[in-house]
Amino acid sequence: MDERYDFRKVEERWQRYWEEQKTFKVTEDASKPKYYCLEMFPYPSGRIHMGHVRNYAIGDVISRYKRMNGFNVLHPMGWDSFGLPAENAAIKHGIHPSKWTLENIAFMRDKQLKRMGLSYDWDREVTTCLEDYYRWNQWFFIKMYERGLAYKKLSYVNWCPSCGTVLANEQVEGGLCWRCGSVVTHKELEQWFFKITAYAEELLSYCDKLTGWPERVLTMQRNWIGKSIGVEVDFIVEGTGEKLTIFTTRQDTLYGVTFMSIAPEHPMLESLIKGKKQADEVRAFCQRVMREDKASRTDEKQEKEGVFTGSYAINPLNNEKVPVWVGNFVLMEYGTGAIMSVPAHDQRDFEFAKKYGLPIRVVIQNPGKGVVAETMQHAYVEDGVMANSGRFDGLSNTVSKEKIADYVEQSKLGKRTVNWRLRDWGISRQRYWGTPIPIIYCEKCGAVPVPESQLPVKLPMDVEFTGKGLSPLVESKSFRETTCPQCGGTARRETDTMDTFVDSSWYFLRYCSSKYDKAPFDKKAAAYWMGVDQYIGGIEHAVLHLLYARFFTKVIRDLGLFDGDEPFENLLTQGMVIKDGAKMSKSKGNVVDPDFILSNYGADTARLFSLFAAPPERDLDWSDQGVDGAYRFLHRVWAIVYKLSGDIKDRNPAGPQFRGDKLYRKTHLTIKKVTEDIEREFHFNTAIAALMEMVNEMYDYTSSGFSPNRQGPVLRSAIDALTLLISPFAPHFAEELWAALGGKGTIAHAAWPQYDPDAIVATEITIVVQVNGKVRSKLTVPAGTSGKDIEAAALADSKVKEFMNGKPPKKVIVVQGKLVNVVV
RNA sequence: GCCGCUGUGGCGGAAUUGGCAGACGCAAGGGACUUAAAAUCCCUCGACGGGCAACUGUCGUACCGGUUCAAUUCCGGUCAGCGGCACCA
Repeated sequence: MDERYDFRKVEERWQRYWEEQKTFKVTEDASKPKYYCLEMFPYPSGRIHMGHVRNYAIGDVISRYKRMNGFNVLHPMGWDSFGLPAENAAIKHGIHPSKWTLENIAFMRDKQLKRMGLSYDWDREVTTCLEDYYRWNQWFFIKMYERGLAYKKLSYVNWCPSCGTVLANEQVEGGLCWRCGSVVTHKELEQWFFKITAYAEELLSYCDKLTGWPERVLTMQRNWIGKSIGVEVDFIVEGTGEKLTIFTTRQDTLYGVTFMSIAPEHPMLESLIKGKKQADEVRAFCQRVMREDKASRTDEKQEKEGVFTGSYAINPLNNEKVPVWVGNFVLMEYGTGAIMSVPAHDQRDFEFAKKYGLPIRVVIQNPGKGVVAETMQHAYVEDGVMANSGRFDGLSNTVSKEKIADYVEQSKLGKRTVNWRLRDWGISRQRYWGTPIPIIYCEKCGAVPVPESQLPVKLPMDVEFTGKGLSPLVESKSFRETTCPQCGGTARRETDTMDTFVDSSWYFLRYCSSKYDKAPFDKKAAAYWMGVDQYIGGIEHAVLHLLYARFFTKVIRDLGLFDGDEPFENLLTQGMVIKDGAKMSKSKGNVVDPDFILSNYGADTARLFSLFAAPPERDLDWSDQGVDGAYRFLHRVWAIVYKLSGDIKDRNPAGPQFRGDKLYRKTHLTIKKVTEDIEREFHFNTAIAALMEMVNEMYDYTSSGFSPNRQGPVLRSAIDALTLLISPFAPHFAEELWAALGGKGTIAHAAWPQYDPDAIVATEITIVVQVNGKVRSKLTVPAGTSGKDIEAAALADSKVKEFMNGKPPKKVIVVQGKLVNVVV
């Protein structure tokens, strides 16, 4: 053992050892309990950032802790390596996306992640942009196509003009592209979709079963899925007799309908305006609204506008004739694209009616106050009593909701129905660097899936990246032109690629058997390792990746490949790394480069600091001085072990005979505390604080009157325990101490220490004495002193007497082993 | 607007079942060592007041109120910050 802690030497040595010994390689072993610990895999952008450091440090502590507790731990790493930045780099620097990506991966793996001392089984590395991975995306696509879960349709889709591609709904945040922040527009295109809506009900109901997930993620998913229960009602258009179907969750207000509104895109629009004098005005209005981008169209501040179509429809409940309007606020994507408008009981309808002078009819009365149509200032949206509603008058509106739904169904005027906010997942991307969609278009046979035997459909490498015109795949004649697998005639390939979120939707299954080539994964291996016991990543994927992965898992289950319903048992969403009050970002200029910390302080310090500064789920405030503190702590541990190494080397372990010794007790209290803090919500910050306290105690213990003969074994056992306890946090450091102390092999497979319950029992305890709830004195009594004796001692205490001021105690509360409160 | 989270020293944070508020670390101040500095080690460190001093009193966990012998913790209300959703019919 060197006199000074030289992290470069130590970290290099142990990284080499782990690599050579394949310390973290795992295989299925039925004799041991398994534990699958997974961190969200990175996009190989070229460099890791502090968010990665934090994410992987958290996962590594958990993995190492579980490993030392006897679990067979699967802890893999890979690369989410398809995506736009590679293609943009190709356009900008003239380097092929594949080369750019693979070079980034090599750098990040060998020069960055491996320097962090993470206990990955690198033999299981998964790289999604390689054929042996993406061919299975294509395989899944075909299986889903066969089952009607992948389909093509013409629809209005989100279009990011800057990325030059379509986006899924989940990838539009507040009307802006999730990746580049450009304003998203609407385009009518024929695109491939995955039918995630087929699983809407299950995705929603299983939220209740995901007890290991943070509530806020589940709330976001529930919100996103957005189930609403209501009825569809057919209104008959006067003149044509066509059915105009509306969806409502407020069927109790059906008698209050005074007009209807449809979306500008509504298919019945032309038939409604045919021959009407308003036709031109309506068309102009619709074209204007449809030209607007999604962001401004769905902006709350957007003025609610509409025009009358000239047509009327009949309310089937009261046979009343109501005008049909077109409204800019009615969405074709939700419900039926047509709504009934009840100004008296819907604020938006109320404002619309006031603006255009449409009638207001109250059908739910406030029992106390009374609601008057002529004088009301805003819609009455609370519950009340039915009025102006024929035979439902006088009932409460909540009861009528069911009764009216029954009536609508019995009279065949419509039906109960459920509407979802969730839309099918649009996966077509008009870009090169992704998985080719395995479809061939034949003039005779139409869309034909590529036969399994012809997979993978490989990305052509000889393409040019100009950044202009269409995607390189469209421009590539050799890729585009092919023959039909069914009839052999001339055909063309689909030139769109898949959304990269497809790649990350099942990679956790691939890790179970990453080299398997007969199927996406080996069913037996997945049965052993799945589900993921602990998943760790950022909150930003709450409704993107985490929803898609759940969907994919259910599809894979229904394909008969996997036996579980959900992929991730427990989810930890770590907070952001911030500095100077803001998230680290290049534009803010507050980025700390992990390489700098790794080079100047070492991986163990970087890990220790990022775990100590805050609990994992909270934001972490980066502090350069805090890093110094973590660094100092390691030096401090090293120094005391080095100084005392002569005294502690070959001591027998301390045993029960040392009960009552200060450091012996502290050692066992620390084992207990660190273990519990890890088990209880991964509170690594307090676990590390406990280790620091123990080290402080060791300094105190050895500072004066230390007797190596008498106290050596206690110190030895303290240092042994400390080394084991610190090893998940600072693994290289711990290995070095472990070896210096004569430990065999790697500490990574040593057993986690157990505390001696008798060792932590105190012989004397301090009792807090309060008078009227305020601390006035303290008593030191032998452990096990009875409540009565404590009470007597408290009342006899001079300070207590002083504050009692001669008055008799009204009540005395004794909390065993803790506190006495004298009330006067 | 709706939903969720958070609010504790100069700073990051701790307090596990309602029982000593501020563990641990950072910063700051003082001391030891040193020719000097760095490093290291030791001490002090919520605010205000009293005492030469050891010590000691009052207040204090965003704000107001409640329950309780006792509240950072439970309940009601208010404010602020962060995040998500939001013409969803």
